[in-house]
Amino acid sequence: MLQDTQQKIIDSAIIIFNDDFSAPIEKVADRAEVTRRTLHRYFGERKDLLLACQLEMQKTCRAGMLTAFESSPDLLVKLEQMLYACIDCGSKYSFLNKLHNQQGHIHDHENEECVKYDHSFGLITTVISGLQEEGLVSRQLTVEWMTSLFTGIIRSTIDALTSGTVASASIKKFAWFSFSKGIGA
Amino acid sequence: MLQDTQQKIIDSAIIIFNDDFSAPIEKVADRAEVTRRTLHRYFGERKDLLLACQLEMQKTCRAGMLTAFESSPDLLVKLEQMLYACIDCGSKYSFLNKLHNQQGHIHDHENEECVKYDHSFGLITTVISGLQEEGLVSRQLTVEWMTSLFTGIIRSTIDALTSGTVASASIKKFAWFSFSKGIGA
DNA sequence: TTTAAATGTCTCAAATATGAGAAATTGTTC
DNA sequence: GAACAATTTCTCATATTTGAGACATTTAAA
Repeated sequence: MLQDTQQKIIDSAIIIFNDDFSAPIEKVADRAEVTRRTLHRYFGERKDLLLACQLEMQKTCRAGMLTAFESSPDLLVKLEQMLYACIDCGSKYSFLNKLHNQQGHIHDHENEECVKYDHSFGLITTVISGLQEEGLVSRQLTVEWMTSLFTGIIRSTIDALTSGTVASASIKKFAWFSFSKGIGA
Repeated sequence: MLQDTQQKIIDSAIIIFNDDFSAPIEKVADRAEVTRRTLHRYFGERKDLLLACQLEMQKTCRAGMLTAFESSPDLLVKLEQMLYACIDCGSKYSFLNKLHNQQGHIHDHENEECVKYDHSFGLITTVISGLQEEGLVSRQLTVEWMTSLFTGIIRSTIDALTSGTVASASIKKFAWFSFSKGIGA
């Protein structure tokens, strides 16, 4: 088997549920090219699948983010690499974000998943704050807005990639151009 | 009645379905503060409600967009006003976009709704193309990317507004700052 | 206050989604 | 090709969602 079935199911689930949170399990099975029955052998119920998605997203995003964060002492380079890393995470980034900011999620500092999320995604805030203190990005904008913008640009990029309207070769550079200028760098 | 029940249901549906396309009708009814039974009196089945949402979004977005488009002969002012108009449309803008670009939508030039969509949203492309021809925005970026960016920034703005992380007084200005710089204006 | 329209309550039938057992089928490995 | 694991197929039972009838209750207007 080219790709592990379980992994394929998780990856499909992330894409499907990111697009449509209450979509029937069957859609996930279809995309993973397995029967609903097979899916259920790996994941007892919906909650279990969702949890597996959460772990997968957490793992991938965290790894990419940390590598990028440590890639350079230069804050601006860090940020650029983090942007690219998040684009590479694709819907894993989008969905993890959604789970922690929408869908009626109540952020809970006792919840281990929330803590892990904060730890990974807090790096973006850290870097942006640092840049602002050094006067390397606009002082008019708030850190919160720049963080929102970061997420928005990632989503634009992922959408553009999936719809195929923008060539994938140039898209990362476009994203960085727009983001860096957009925060006044 | 302060607000027409039917309208309240439609507005709720736009918010709920934008967030979770396959959410049960009951969620919409809850948000609109009516019973599921009442909702069903206005909208026979799910499809009918969705259609009503579509019409409402089309109407609101189109009106805002056209007013903005005609607000000034200056292309850059047009674009700025269009950005503000779309922010004002809120989830109506987001959801209409989603419907025509995701959820397995097949764009069909025979379909009247698609034609109306293209006509309204094509204005953005028109203005951006114009600006690029006049050298007022970057020539490195493609029009497709700048359009994606436009949508991404609107979504960031709406998210930031609903989550309340960024003050609503300054947010439109932030959005315009980031978008205009982001396209190299 | 009476009347009419809108909404809620209770109920039910049909449709769809979910989860799992049992046996048949496919695919891999030795 | 026998033996084993993974997957499919077929089948059910259960849960949830959907849509609507019948009647009570509320609300707005005359």
